[in-house]
Amino acid sequence: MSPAKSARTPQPTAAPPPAGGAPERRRARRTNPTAVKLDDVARVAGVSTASVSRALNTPELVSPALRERVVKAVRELNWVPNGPAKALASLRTRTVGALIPTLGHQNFALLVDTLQRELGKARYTLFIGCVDNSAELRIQQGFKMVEQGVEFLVLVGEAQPQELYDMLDSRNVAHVITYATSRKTGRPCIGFDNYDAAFRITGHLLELGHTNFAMIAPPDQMNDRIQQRIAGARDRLAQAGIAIRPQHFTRADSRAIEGGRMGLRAILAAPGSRPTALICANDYLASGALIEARALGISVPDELSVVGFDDTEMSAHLDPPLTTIRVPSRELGEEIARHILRVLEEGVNKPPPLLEAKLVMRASTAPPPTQR
Amino acid sequence: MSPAKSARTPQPTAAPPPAGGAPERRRARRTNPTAVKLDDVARVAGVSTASVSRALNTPELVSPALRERVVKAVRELNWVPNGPAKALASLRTRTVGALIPTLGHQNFALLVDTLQRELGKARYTLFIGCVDNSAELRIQQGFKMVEQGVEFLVLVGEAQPQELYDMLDSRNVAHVITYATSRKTGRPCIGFDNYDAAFRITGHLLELGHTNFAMIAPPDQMNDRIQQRIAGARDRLAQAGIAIRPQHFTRADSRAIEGGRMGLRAILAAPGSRPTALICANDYLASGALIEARALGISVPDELSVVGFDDTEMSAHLDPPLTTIRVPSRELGEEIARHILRVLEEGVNKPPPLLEAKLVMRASTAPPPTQR
DNA sequence: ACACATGTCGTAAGCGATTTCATCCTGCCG
DNA sequence: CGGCAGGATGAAATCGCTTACGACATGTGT
Repeated sequence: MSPAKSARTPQPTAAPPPAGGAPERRRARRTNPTAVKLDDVARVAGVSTASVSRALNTPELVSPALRERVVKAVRELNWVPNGPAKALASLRTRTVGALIPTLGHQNFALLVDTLQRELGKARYTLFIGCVDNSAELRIQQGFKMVEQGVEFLVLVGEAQPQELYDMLDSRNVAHVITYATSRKTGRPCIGFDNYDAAFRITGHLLELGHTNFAMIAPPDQMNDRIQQRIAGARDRLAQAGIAIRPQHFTRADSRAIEGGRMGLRAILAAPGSRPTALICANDYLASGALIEARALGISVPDELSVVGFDDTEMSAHLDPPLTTIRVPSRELGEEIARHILRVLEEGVNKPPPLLEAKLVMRASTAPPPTQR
Repeated sequence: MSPAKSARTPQPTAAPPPAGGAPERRRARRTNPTAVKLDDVARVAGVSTASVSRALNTPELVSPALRERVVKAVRELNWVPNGPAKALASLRTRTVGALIPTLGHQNFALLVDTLQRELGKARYTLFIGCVDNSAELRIQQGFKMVEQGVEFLVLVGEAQPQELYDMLDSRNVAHVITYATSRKTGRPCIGFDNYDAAFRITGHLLELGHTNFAMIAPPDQMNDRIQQRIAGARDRLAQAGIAIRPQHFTRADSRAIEGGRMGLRAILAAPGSRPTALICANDYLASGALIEARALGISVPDELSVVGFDDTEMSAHLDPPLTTIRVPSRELGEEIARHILRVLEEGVNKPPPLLEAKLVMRASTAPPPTQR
């Protein structure tokens, strides 16, 4: 560019640190030379980089004329800001992270879907990490996201590795826990009460007159939501002096439909009088049970009442339609998005009140056979 | 740290730009002073920042002793690298973006779930954007992701706004299109052939002897996948000299179960002889149709054969189990992840061959009533 | 013993934005 | 007409990390 500069030392073999004038070492560029930068925009617009930045980020601070020239230059050069550079300089990334167990559950998928849409409207971008029930994955993904600079982290359930919590605290990363109430950690939560909901739906079965219960639940390590659903059901039964026999409590290894089918088979194969009511920890298991019952010629709800938890889209269309607890996934997503914006843009860190998980009574429950 | 430096001008009230030695203006720090930086690690470890960086990123270049001291200091200080700074300096973000229509469809949810898991293993982080069929959203989210610095972008379907394609080309952003074949754009694709699959499943119905067809499909603007499914079915029927009567072709406003139910009602209410075969553009619509048929007392497959497209988890468990096309979402996710790593780490941009979308014959199809 | 690889490490120049200060211009008031 | 509050701009310092180069210490072949 400037052929006049002959003071340079083009020969790398020259004297190393001699006296002379300035050493003025030059270095090879590492960057993509074709990329358009803010400097280029500034040059084309005939203004300083500071003005370009202002024109774009705080237009009210510059004159309309300048603003217009800058916008024109931006369009002309087809410039897109460099996020990392922006983040480094401004200390803001406008990104949010969400750590969820899996997208294989419709409820989480819908929650994330809604969350992303709402955040997108406010020009935030969403990182997503599927971490199952694994503590390792949670830590790995959580750290990765914080490293990426998320300004907010959404977690599902209170049961998170202490290491993750400590890191969030020490680095001062705002976060919220969903699908839970602040029972143990006292951290901000946006969710509903799994325990109470399970308590209520079990009460519903008791009110119908059932006394002989079975339950199917997925593995629950690092999954306080399932733990609480189980506890809620257990406690409600205990109030009535009833307990689920061990052989009627099935752990579904798979948490989806197939797990429900196998779960019901296992329960029916177990010794002891056959239960008349089956509590499933989620709707996938419940629909599996419903399907298996039909296959086995067991009439629901005449011979067996079945309840689920979640109210997935399919649940209302099953035969018979499933009695369950409606989990408001989309509303949760909206509430979380609103909360995040409130924290990030207004500095108010006060989560909204608990949402309600309503009992949806449909046709899969009825009084037990003996009562008819 | 170095109390000897008395040349500084600690008093901010001192003379502004006097002659003297160097002006040496000092400026207020903008950063969070409590944050641990690489400098701190270097100081604690008693080495240079360059060595810390090397010890962490290219450990084979430093001596074991140095490496150990650095690792110790990192742990001691609880340091987490600053992603944006890293990205800015290295010109790498280790992030990938995925633009999908919605997470409300199980197939997309599973694809994203798998994609994230696989990328996560390789320490990449995934941005996600739900863009429906909206061109605006695609552009907005696409630009946002490129601004964030994604090294790769996953798109669903070839039908993307030209503006988005242009930007990706001009900024040289690697990308791949899934759920499609390279019919129009000639860009790298990882997917299966919607047209061919629809062609085949329609052939299956023809082979059973059906001559009177109906179809339910969701809106298909900006959705080449649905367009091709429709085209595949139409073309196969045309080969047999058959066409779907307009009144038997229903657009489901909602693309989920409810849409299928209403769709079937509309078809049955339409004038003309009642169709014996129903082609649904996805499994949600098909299961809705199945449910509605049962509610109306229409026997499937005796009076009406129904086929879907996707093979969602529920489809095998419907009553009757649905004949459909199996879309290999998880495999797609894996293939895409593998492809991305190949492009990013090995520089090979050659997508794998098309995946197969198999026809899964189950019990929702049978010969038409007249043939029995 | 000398020239030349080789292996380790430190110095300091970027990466591409934002933002602090300082400077320059006007307009207004006494 | 001098002084001054304000509004627009620009120059330049950062932001926290990577990495090109140079310096130095050893090892090797002749």
